[in-house]
This record gives sequence, structure tokens and C-alpha cells, in this order.
Amino acid sequence: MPVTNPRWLDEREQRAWRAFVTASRLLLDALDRDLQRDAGMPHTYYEILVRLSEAPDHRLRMSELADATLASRSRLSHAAARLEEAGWLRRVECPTDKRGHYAVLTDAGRRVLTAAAPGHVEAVRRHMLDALTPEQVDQLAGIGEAVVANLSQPGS
Amino acid sequence: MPVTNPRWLDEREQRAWRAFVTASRLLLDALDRDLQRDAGMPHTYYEILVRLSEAPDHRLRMSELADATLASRSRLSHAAARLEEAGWLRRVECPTDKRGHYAVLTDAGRRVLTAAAPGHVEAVRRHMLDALTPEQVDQLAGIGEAVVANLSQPGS
DNA sequence: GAGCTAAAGTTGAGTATTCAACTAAATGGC
DNA sequence: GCCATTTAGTTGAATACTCAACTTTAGCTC
Repeated sequence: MPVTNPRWLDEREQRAWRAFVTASRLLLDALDRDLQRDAGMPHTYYEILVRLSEAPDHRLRMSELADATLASRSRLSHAAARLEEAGWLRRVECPTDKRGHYAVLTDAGRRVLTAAAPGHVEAVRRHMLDALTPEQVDQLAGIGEAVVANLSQPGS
Repeated sequence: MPVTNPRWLDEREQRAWRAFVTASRLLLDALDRDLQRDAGMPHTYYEILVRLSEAPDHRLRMSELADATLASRSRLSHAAARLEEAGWLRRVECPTDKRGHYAVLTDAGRRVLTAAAPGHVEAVRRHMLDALTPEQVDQLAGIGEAVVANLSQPGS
């Protein structure tokens, strides 16, 4: 089979790829800076608290929380330790599975989230949504979802 | 003035935002894993070597390199130290400005890049481009560039 | 129910990044 | 020419993440 070995990117592909990587990095960095300043935590930690706040009873098993936030178990363990220090999260043993733990949002965690949320939404608009037309917003949803679906498949 | 305070995201905006963040993280993580495995370095380091390889004489001033790779000066300093240890980059004094240094790609650096490039391009296709229609590729270029232009403005 | 394998989570070491503080050289008045 | 301000880059400490190794408990299978 003619493998046509490295199928280099053509101009259009190159453009899309570089624009995407640049935009991703700038955007996530900007969000991190904003949240670090306004809420004292990085964006990934903020997302952890958001997921908990959306969960029934403000609690989730560590593994579910790891999956929901795209974190490895190790990463979540470290993060939970830090969030626990800060008093925004508690870990409680799971009664039905003695290996497991629930991560629970504390009242202080809810408060810091409530305080940070409006600024965060504003930042998302300012850094991203305001730069796009309504059509582009919809296109982005489709593109993002396609990429996510692809990356969530078995073969990497 | 009626500030309509936190202008929360509507469903469409929410979808686009979450899809984008999820896709970004998954994609950059996948690339990092691939490059760590195949070239022994993270994606940001790979990009540093790429930029040098594209520069005239395979050399750039540290500041230019920092700007080109979206890195802070500090970050680039640390990265350059590591890449120098690995033998892929050298720093040489700038003759016309005694504060400054050039970062220069070494032969070993060129070789590791040449060896890794085909696999990297394949990964970019597999993880992203293959999941998109040609129209989406073009849309993504436009969206990415709009976001970058917006984030590159003075007001953050 | 004994033993095996898988799942849940933690831990420690190593690496990448940030932030603030720093050194040294260039630049711009005056 | 001299002093103040920028600019170039580095450094060290603190934080976040990865990877591999580990402990403990569940769940099977016989």
C-alpha cells in the first residue's frame, strides 16, 4: 500500500490547526489568570467546584468527579487535597463501598463559587463569545463536539 | 444604567463554551502524551523547536521565541535550560546587545524534530482534522483567528 | 470461603509553569 | 556624562500535573 508517508498539512489545515492551538492556549491562560485573581484558584479547580454544585446533594464520587472534569484520578486526588485545605470541599467515606469517597461541596465552597461565577461568565464572554458571530458560536459547538466525540473513542 | 448583572450563558453559548473547553483540553492532553512518548518532550517544548527550525539560521532571540510560542520569558528561560540539558538547543550571547541571547537549534535538535514530525502531523490529523468536514476546518480557522485577535488586544 | 483480578483512591517523585524578585545592560532626558 | 527608566533575561519558591507504585476493598470463580 502506498503510504504517502507524512501527509503534511496543506495551507487550510495548517491555518486551522495553528489558530486552534493559539486560541486554546491564550483562552485557557486568560481564564486561569482571571480566576486566580478573583477566586484564588485555577480554572480546573473552579470546574471541580462547578460540577459539585450541579450534582444532587452537592456530592459526587471521586471517580465520577474525575471523569466529569477530565482529570485523572491522581490529579483529582491532589486537587481535592488542596480544595479540602482551603475548606471548599470535604471528602466523606462512602457507606456502601468502603474503598470509595464522596467529594462534597462545603458552604464555603458554595460561597466562593457564587462570588466568582458572575465574573467568570463575564470573562468567558469578553475573551471568547464577544469575538464571534452567532453563526460562529453554533459552528464552534459543532466542531468542539465532533472533536470530543472523536477523542472519546477507544482508539485514542 | 441597567447592568442586567450576570448575563448568564444561554443554551447555545453554554454548548459552544463547554465543547470548546473540553475539546481543547482533550486535544492538548492527547498531543502531550503522544509527543512525550515519541519525542520525549511536551508539546510546548516541541513548538519551541519548531519555531527555531523555521527561523533563519535556526536562531531567534529569547524574547522573540517567547512571543512566538506564547510563553512568558520566565517560562521560556526554564524551558531553554531543559532543552539545553537535552542537547537540543544552545544559548549564545548576542554580540550587538550584551543583555540578550540567541536560542539556537542544535543538530541533535534538528534530528529529534525531523524524527518526531511525521508522527506529530499524523496525530494532529487523527485527533482533530479527521473528525471535521472541510467546511468545519475553514470555520475553525476563522473562529480561532477571531478569538486570537480579540485576546491579543490591549484590554486583555 | 479462598484466592484472583479489578476498581477506588492515595502517595511520592519528577517535571512544567507561575509569580515576584533580581541582575545587567540599553536608552532617554537634561 | 549622569541618573532614571526600560528592556532582556534569569532565578527560586510555590503550585499543578503526570506517571508509576501502592493499599484497600469488591466481585468473581471454583
